[in-house]
Amino acid sequence: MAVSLQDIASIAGVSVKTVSGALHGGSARMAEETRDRIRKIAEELGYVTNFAARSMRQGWMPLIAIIGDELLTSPFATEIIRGLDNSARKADLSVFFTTIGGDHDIAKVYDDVSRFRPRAIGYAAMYHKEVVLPLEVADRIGVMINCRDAAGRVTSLVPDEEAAGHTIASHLVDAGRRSIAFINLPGLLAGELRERGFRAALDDAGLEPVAVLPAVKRATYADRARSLVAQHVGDLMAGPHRPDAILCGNDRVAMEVYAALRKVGAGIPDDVAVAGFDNQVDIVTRLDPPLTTMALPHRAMGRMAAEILQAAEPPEGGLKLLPFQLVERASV
Amino acid sequence: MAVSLQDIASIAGVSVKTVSGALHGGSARMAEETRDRIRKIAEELGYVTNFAARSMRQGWMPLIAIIGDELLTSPFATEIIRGLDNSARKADLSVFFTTIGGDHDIAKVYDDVSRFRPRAIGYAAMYHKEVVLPLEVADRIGVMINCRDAAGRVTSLVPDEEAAGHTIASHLVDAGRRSIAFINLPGLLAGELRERGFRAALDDAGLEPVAVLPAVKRATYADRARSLVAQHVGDLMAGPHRPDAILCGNDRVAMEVYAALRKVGAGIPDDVAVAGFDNQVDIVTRLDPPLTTMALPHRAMGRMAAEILQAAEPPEGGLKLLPFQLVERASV
DNA sequence: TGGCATTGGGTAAACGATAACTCAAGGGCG
DNA sequence: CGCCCTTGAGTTATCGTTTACCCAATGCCA
Repeated sequence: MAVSLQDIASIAGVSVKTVSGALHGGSARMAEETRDRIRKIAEELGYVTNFAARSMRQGWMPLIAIIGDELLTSPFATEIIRGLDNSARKADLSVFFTTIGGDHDIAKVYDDVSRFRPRAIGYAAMYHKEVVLPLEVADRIGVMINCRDAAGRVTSLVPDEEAAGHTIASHLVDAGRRSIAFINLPGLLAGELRERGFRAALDDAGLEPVAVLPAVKRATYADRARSLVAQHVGDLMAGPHRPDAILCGNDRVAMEVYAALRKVGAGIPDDVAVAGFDNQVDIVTRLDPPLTTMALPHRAMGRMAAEILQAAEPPEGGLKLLPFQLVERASV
Repeated sequence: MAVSLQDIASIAGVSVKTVSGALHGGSARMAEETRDRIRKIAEELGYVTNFAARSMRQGWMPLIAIIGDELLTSPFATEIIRGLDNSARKADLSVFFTTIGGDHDIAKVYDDVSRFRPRAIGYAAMYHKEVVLPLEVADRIGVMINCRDAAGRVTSLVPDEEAAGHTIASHLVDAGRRSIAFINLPGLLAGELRERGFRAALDDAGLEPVAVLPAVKRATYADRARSLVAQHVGDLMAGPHRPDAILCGNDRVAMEVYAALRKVGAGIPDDVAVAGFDNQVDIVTRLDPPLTTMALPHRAMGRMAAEILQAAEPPEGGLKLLPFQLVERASV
């Protein structure tokens, strides 16, 4: 069916190896005339390389496989993939994305993708968490994206939540805010770390948080749990320690804070500055005024992951913290 | 490096073909004892099939490739992929997703993915549109998802927008609403078809639309253009033909309509019923009250696409309209 | 003119799995 | 007792590419 090197060879009247050299072997010594002639024939016949055949010799397909713990549900996943793809493409590698789906058996999914003989395999989580990889899999995973290896052996790329918390809190302080509250998502690793950075920054400035409150009753990433935001904001604004800034565990919480502040008639940022985390595009520019927030380094994580997966020698395992970026908008 | 059938064969003291039969040839006649013994050895050695090698004989890799016009930006893409994946998995096929990215050269991307020798290749659009495929590619694309082939030769799976418009409008009428306005997204295929169905349904009921208005000044899918919704809703509610229902071009517009109605003090659904299209999960349950809307058949499209791509003989090209589903919530 | 790089290209052996053959042993049946 | 059929398994060719090795022709220099 498909055109092979052999087909081209017989038409050109040369051997298969010559055709191979002409089309793929960049440095192979060969008469330019021959090379051009072969290229032209290949073009006319519509030849496309057969990666499967090539991989028989090479040992692997020009693929980087990513095992995701969920399907690409979040808009962040898009950014990770984009970073991966951009970087991999430069090395003529494709990114093959799989998900552990319903069965949640990493080892099985690992075997499944191995059948394609990818050059390297990475593991990606949809939100920042700790992951325990089965032993037989752990030392074959080249990199973990947006999650940290509980055992600490696999190189893990995660956002530097704590630094982000510090940066945004300092930004609020620098903007002259002195009474800062934090409405956080409880039970999430990201939230805990952000809060730690927040507290440290206030401490550095010689301030105390006005309040640190949970946004929901029970934490889930999808946070379907009933929101407490309106109630908390109402209490804060009516109480004795009225904040002049509210830092939110993420942009979604900020969205609810906006609604709650509007309800009590407080102006943003004149009465209360609001800031968030994530830079979730759907939300951030849609809010009025647009939200100042810390942008997650998802694309950078993808890019760096691809680089690590392409490397001949995997780097020493360990945690790599990638910096958020402060995005200043009108809410502060 | 990796374990091969040969490795297993030498340990088991049998030929390679016997091992192949034992592990893969389901129906091959063979002593159960031999089969079990070989399977056990394979297990111990951690054997995983080499798809590349297999594909040398079969002619294709167990892959379905999807070329997307954009990266999986929208939450809908997730649903399409999920449908594809579920269905393909049953036939032991994987789904390989690529995107035409920046260069927008379909033919080049087509060649790129062909190098993996996928079983079949589909084309998917992120939102419902018409697509012109280059001729040399068109007859090798097995199915088009969420877009229609301008030439009408490739089987195209698209949501039945017009029927959805008719259904939701009829639903509003059945709920006793008589003064219905439509705030639509201008310039989009989906919007035009939805509006057509809307008008037909009202016509069937002997009604006239109170108004049909554009949600934004200039249409783009991302609709960054400045929204007109608040202004329109304000005018409508203050004007002489006060609507008792507002149908929205999609759920996002409905979100803005909610805000606008709240601003003028109108209750949902008591004063005005609101309905949308898409069933965009982020929005629909977050609104208060939850939004009645028409759910896009994305997963069904994915599922059907996988079936078509797996079929030995592609069906006669043409447009297949997939029905939306009415999701009743408290906004009507 | 003989020796020796250099250039251009051919030969053949892999890679791993499969499938069309082949073959040997044993059992049933006339 | 001989024949054929069934069962179980081995042989070998093959898919498309790459690569290690080899060969022939040419040109250069001593």
